[in-house]
Amino acid sequence: MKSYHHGNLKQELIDCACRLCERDGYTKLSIRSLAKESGVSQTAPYRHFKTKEALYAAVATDGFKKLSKACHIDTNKKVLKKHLIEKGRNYIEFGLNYANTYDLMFGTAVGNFAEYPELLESANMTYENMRLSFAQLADDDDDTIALKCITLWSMVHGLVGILRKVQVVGDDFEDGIGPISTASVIADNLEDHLDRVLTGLIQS
Amino acid sequence: MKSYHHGNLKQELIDCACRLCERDGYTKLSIRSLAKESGVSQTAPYRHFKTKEALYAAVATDGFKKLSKACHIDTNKKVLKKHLIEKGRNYIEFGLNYANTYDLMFGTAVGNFAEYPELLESANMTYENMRLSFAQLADDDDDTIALKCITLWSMVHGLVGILRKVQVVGDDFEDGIGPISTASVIADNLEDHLDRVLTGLIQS
DNA sequence: AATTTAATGTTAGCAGTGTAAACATGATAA
DNA sequence: TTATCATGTTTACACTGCTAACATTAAATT
Repeated sequence: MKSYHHGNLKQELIDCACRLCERDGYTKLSIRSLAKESGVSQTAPYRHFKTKEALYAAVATDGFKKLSKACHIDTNKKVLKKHLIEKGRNYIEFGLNYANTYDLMFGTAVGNFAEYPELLESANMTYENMRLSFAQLADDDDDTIALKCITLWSMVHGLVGILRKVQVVGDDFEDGIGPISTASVIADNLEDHLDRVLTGLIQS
Repeated sequence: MKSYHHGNLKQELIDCACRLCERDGYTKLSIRSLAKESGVSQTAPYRHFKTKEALYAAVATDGFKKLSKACHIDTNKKVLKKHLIEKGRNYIEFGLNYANTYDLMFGTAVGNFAEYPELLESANMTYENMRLSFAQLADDDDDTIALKCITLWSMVHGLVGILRKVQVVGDDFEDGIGPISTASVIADNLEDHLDRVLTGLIQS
């Protein structure tokens, strides 16, 4: 016999949404299907998420927490360039392995992070850890540190985006020349690649 | 008196879609509203676009053509590093000025470019011009050239994405420290920034 | 403990969506 | 002239986000 109140609906909706978003992409997700999946009425989710965007925000928040964890650098210990490279690789792997969630986090599905404090905070965690890491590596002023953060972040973010597109764009290349082979090439050379970009940044 | 046949519906739908996509974002675009805008029945667009994705593909194709033009380097003349930097800046400006269209071009709204030959071709134009430019700059093997293309492309693509997000993420920063000021900082230093990243690539 | 209140659930319904099927019109080719 | 085919319309279906009004039960207050 099931009770009128679910008891743990909000979390179950989030978990379910995260799973379905990652499996099918967030555009395929509907509040109604989510409700059905949880054995609850169509409109029950609205007691926990004011709009669909709020649900997206919850999924994105979960994603940023995972990303933060995957990229976390212990700034209590001595920070080295190789740490940034290693975490950069982790970032890229996250972006490729959780591609659909990543779209939700960095796309426009959630318009204004400030409307969702948890999301904003989880998103800032990644940045803040990066900032502290760079701050420990050299005695830079705030703007310089910020600049280095943006450079590294852009690099890994850009790679995630392009590595995904390149395979699509490259489907038409017949003879192995061009993007298709490039994806594996750059994956193999990722360490060197990040190193090269970072080297100009760090030793200064 | 209006005739039964529109005469130029397809192009008018594309133009209208491009305009509305850029104004409101592609998620706000509906085939029905597009039809109404063109003074034609709800389902008329389906004679020209089999699915909504096909319409998206047309808008994305238009976007890639504009992007290609904005980034075109004349490889008949001597290609210089400064040309790549200049075109890199053009790329970033396009990405920021046509942000919604850019989302359509590089997001997942169009799943498989290969299904839309024109889109695939227009997308490859940008890459191909970049490839030729790098090929002219140094005597590299194909994989190395491809690697350089991916690096540059990732850099500018990543910057477009992060510069847009950083403002959102940074809305919560109170004292001017952090992402908010960074966006303008990096915009001011864009030339230097691209130069630094590219320098390691080109002189080899 | 009784009662009020607030949180959480349901039902019914609106306006909007993508898209398919059947049909109408008119330009083009035979 | 006639047949064909591209292009348009009408109707309809299943689905969506979301709101309003109501039902149930847990929590807070008296």
